[in-house]
Amino acid sequence: MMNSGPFTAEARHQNKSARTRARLMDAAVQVFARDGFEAASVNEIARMAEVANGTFYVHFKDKDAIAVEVAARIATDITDQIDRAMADIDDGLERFGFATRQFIEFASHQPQWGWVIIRAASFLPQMHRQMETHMCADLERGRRQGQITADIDAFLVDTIMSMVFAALAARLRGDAGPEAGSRVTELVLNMLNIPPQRAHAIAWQTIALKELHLPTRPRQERVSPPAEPVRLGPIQI
Amino acid sequence: MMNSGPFTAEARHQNKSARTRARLMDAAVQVFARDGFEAASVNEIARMAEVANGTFYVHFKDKDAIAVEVAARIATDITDQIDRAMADIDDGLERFGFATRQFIEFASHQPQWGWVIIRAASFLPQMHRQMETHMCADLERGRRQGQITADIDAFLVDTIMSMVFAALAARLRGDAGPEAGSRVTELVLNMLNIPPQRAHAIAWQTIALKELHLPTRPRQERVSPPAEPVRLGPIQI
DNA sequence: GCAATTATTGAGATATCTCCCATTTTTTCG
DNA sequence: CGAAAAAATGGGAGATATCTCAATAATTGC
Repeated sequence: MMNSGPFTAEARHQNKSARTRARLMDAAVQVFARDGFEAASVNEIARMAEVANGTFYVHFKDKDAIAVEVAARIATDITDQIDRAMADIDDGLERFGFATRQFIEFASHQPQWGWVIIRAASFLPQMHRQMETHMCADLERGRRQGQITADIDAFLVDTIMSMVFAALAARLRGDAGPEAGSRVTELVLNMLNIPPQRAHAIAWQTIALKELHLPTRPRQERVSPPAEPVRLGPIQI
Repeated sequence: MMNSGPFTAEARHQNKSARTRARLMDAAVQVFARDGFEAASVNEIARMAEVANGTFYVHFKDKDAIAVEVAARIATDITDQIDRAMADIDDGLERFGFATRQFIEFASHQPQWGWVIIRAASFLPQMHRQMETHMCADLERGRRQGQITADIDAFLVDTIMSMVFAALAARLRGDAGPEAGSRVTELVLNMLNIPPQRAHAIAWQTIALKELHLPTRPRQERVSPPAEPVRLGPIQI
């Protein structure tokens, strides 16, 4: 019923409970991606994981619990790895561009994760916020470096997030190709009034897209500090 | 159970069948807005409309059918009226700004409709496409008038739509005030490399926001032609 | 006012879901 | 190996959904 997924692979050498739990999480990803969160049923997740219905409840309180856990793991894995992959980039705008492109390309190589991210973003605020925090850190850096003059407030960040997610969705639907990340990066930089040439250069420079590993093997230590949270001011009129 | 809504009001002088149908549609709007499409149940819609469960099925095949009908009516009503309200504006960018601001302010004055629009957009492509078509017409006009130099393709339009919807969502959540429409308009115009001053002027000029009527009384004739569909080219790499 | 037509009703057949829990199977470890 | 602990099982009670249909009520036209 299922080609065992990344969580299962990670748990290969742990005890049985952990392995079953991992099976359930992989199954949940598949079902959430296929049916959406609301339409997904615990029965279907258990069936997909090839465990009995009751087993689910040994490991998770209910559907919400597994959704939160899956989404948190995915968000953490991706943001951590992107962070690590661009540890040596200093320029805030380049970091933004790299992260955006890496994120979209990665998520579209793992369409199930991609769909889960998109679907989860709308009703798991913690996941949304985590990604916002990371993005925000790079934008703030760009501002401190004098490249962005605009105020970076919640409305702006929210808008940029929606653009990145729209690009990812287009990529997942097949409406956009591998250029999606570059295109949306350039649009965002234009929006921030970065000089068009520079925006274009940043967005379209060839970069080494790392293959992200999912999930990170036995929880590695972070290489760079985890993106200092940025305090967003209230929206100004 | 329900303060009869706009569809009911419109159908006041029609026959009983039409009135019941309208009650169901108003109820559906409430339930969809409150619970979301997936979680909404036919039972709940019938209860809200204060009709028997079986009555629903006399009028609609199933939940999807009423969703499609409701969304289509809302989209048509809003786009038609915005079109009418700006019949005398020629400038493409000003039309875009006006429509965006009017749309967001209207939908946030009718939060139920606003939420339905947002929720419907993600899985009723026809609704999404209708709004895209209207928006696209104004942008194309701006391009023909020499104000936009960028290519207006599907990716760009999709991105702009996502920005407008994000602004609407922020407004509905209460995270943004009445300035949301102006802010997102300005961001879009910046993104299109309109000179910042002009972008600011267009986005923040005082405009007379009309109170939109919902739904249009006995189906009025259109004043202006219905926004010629714009053929979108394939996305270029 | 009365028959014909049209609309509504609500109980119920069927299905699916969630969640529990007594029982069985598997793993661990002295 | 064999007993204790841990994990998994799957049947089933109880909710809640969808959709149907024979019966009932309201409306219409003569």
